[in-house]
Amino acid sequence: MTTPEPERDESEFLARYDPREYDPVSVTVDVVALTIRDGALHVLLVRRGGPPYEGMWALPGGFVHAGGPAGADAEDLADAAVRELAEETGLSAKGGVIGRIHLEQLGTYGAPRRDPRMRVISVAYLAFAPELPDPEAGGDAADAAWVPVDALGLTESAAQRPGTTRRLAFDHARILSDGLERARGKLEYTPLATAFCGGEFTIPELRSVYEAVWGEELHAGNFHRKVLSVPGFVESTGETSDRGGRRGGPRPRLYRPGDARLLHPALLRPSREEQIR
Amino acid sequence: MTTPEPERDESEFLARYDPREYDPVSVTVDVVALTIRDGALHVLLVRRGGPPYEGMWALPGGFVHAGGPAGADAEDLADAAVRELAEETGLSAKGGVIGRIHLEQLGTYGAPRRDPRMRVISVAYLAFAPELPDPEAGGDAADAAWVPVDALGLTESAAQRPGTTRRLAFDHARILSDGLERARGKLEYTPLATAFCGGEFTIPELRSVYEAVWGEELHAGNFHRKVLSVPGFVESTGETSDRGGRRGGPRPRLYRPGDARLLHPALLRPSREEQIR
DNA sequence: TAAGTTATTCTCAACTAGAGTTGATCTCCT
DNA sequence: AGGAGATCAACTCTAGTTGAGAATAACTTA
Repeated sequence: MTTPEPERDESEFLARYDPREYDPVSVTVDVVALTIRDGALHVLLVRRGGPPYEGMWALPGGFVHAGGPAGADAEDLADAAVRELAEETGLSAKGGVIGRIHLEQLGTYGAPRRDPRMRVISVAYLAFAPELPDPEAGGDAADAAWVPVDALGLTESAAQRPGTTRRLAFDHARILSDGLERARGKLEYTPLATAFCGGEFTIPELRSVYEAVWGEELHAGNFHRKVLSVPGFVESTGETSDRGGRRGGPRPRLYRPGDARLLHPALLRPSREEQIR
Repeated sequence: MTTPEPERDESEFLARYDPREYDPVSVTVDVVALTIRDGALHVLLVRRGGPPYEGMWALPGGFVHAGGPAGADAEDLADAAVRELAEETGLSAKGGVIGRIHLEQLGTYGAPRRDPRMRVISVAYLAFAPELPDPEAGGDAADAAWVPVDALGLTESAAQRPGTTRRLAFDHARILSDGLERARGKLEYTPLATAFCGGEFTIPELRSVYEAVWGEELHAGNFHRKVLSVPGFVESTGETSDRGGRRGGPRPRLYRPGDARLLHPALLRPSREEQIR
């Protein structure tokens, strides 16, 4: 991105400008990082090493480097999310796996007293990754781990009210809940599921991604037909997997992500009807 | 929302906590307020009364009241958006029209030098309203008006690069572009279009909303059938409009919004195929 | 080798979407 | 007043999509 050039006659104004005139607010980024392990959806959590909420699990995240008046150290929000993710997982931010994972902004949470220390606005990001190595605690985290989402007992009502879910600090239960809903929706109309797989995958592997995220079983035959019929979703490699199904069956064929950015027509969740009203 | 209670043994920590340790950032809200006038989509814009970008058009918005250490004046982000919208339009924030318009968070924009004064993070909101009165300039705005979206000459490429569209200040062309895309998508799978209409509307009126936002004509017969077939989208009042079509035709029937929160099956844009890759 | 599992392909009925048609009702113009 | 043209609402027809089930072949494990 280029910078909008301030008008020339604004220079005097800018010199006299005092940022402290406006209420200062701290801005953090929090990351909902999702992956699939053993067929189940997992989220990356860290255990807080200091107050507030010391000892509780939380989403990885931290303060955005604002850069001060000189703007020297300033970073974009998405860059801050990548940095936090790298710090917490011990993976290097440049190149490597982290450079290829899908990252998108989820939303911003700024309720007045969501952080007991001060006014903190948190910009949440959603990350999808193929299986990543176990994280190593770093930064302020006492511990870090991939936690099965099911084990958190997130319900609609529990996630809405911060404090009722004692498992996650701040309003992170709510953020995680929003992230999961976003992920479920995105699988419907984008080829995002391929971001959970490696470079090559089979249709049944892709189906297991959908089943893990949506939490329901899909009709194997219809799923297969649908995936192949959506233009640009997947692309055949011509190869077959070197191994049959884990409990028997023929060797499935291998595919890689296609060039579509939207799925049309979309793959709709079977259970969608229940949540219409 | 209730407040997460800090742990008791955190009190000493909180007393010594200095917010200034972290880089201060200012947070603003900007609102993309959309309405339909004369069959065309309009956005609410204000002309900036002071630097930076003095004299240029911008989205209505302003600094969030952070509330300082005491937190007395703190407001939630959505509340700030409603306040800014009320200030710029001259409508009262409590009750009345503004209480009923649809408001949702669009995204957060925080590129390092998007504001020449200092590090500013802007949380953008998207608002949909039935036809509102002409705004009166208020706050820092020199002028305010509903501007036809078509007249802004927004293109994909122009919106991406701040500064290239000299019509809008900051990165507001990009924010507006994202807002329009969000609105177009939301019409597909939510009954949002009814928020552009008043309490009662006809099917052709609803269709004109879709046509204005999507920028393409729809098949009247199929649209009619589709709207009536989606459960909970609209609900008949049993009445008919007191006037026929503007250029002849029978009196159309009146409907009000139904109780569905998602449309299933969705109304898909005809032109979607072109933007798949 | 037998039994069980899985990938892939088919079949069939129900449903959905796009395009066009029809008939009634209204406005506007002459 | 009468006719031309526009519009609403309902209907038809066809092509395509979806969901459920079944058939076939390729593999693993006991």
